[in-house]
Amino acid sequence: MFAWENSGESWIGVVSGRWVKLILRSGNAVITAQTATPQTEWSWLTNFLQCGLNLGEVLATFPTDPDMRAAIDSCRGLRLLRQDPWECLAAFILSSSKQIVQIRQIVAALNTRFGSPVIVPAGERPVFAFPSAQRLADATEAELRECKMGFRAPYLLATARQIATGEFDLARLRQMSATDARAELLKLPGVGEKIADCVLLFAYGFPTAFPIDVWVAKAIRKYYFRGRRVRPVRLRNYVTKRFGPNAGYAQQYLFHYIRTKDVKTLSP
DNA sequence: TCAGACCCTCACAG
DNA sequence: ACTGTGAGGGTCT
Repeated sequence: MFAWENSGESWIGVVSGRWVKLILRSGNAVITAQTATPQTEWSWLTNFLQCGLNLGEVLATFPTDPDMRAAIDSCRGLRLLRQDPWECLAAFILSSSKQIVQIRQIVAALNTRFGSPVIVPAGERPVFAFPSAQRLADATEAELRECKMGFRAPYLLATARQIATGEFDLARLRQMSATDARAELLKLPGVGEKIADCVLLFAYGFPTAFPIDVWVAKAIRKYYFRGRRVRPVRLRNYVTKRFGPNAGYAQQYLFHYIRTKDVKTLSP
């Protein structure tokens, strides 16, 4: 996710319209949550964090080659969040051909300009929830471009309008198969295979969805094709066969590993 | 199947 | 410090 702010051992973000600070304690063994208002139930947060997931069972389904093993060992505890579909979709439409720092800036600009303020505890910085599809649908392309999103503005606007009018129903995707939901997402302007797979995996929790971006492609080529060049179709066929029922999880481990941990890649 | 275009920003040379 | 340059969690035509 792109809108969370980190300071020391804590992260501040918005989940289901609520300000929340997540704090690491006891040597990362425990996460505690602080909210701005008293909560009578926490399912909105435990669902977001996927607390009920047995990570060990997921990891057990991964292939056992040395590189996958190294990725698992160096990313202990890494798990997927369950994001809001609209926010996830919009953020990834904005992600195309952008560096992560820039995506964060765009999302922050959108939140500040179009988002609704969220109640925060005294002394905390003001925070805004990600703007609804309706709110963005009412904006102009020029206004969106002022949030530094460039050529992505017409895509985001057109998609926001389809969702705001009900022409496209994000909720309906929940009852569909991964294949059908993917085909639906691909109809949206600015949504190709990579972004569709991101939304399937990060928002709807389809565990086989496998986003292939430049980094994952690089990882697959390096670890499974000896660095050779591989055509996109072949890459796609390979990963769907190799990584099993939780391929999306495996993707996250490989992604995080090659971006932050794989010394052989990072150092020249 | 494949370039090129698309906006803009930031890291990194020089 | 300062400017020039290139490429970046892709998609569309």
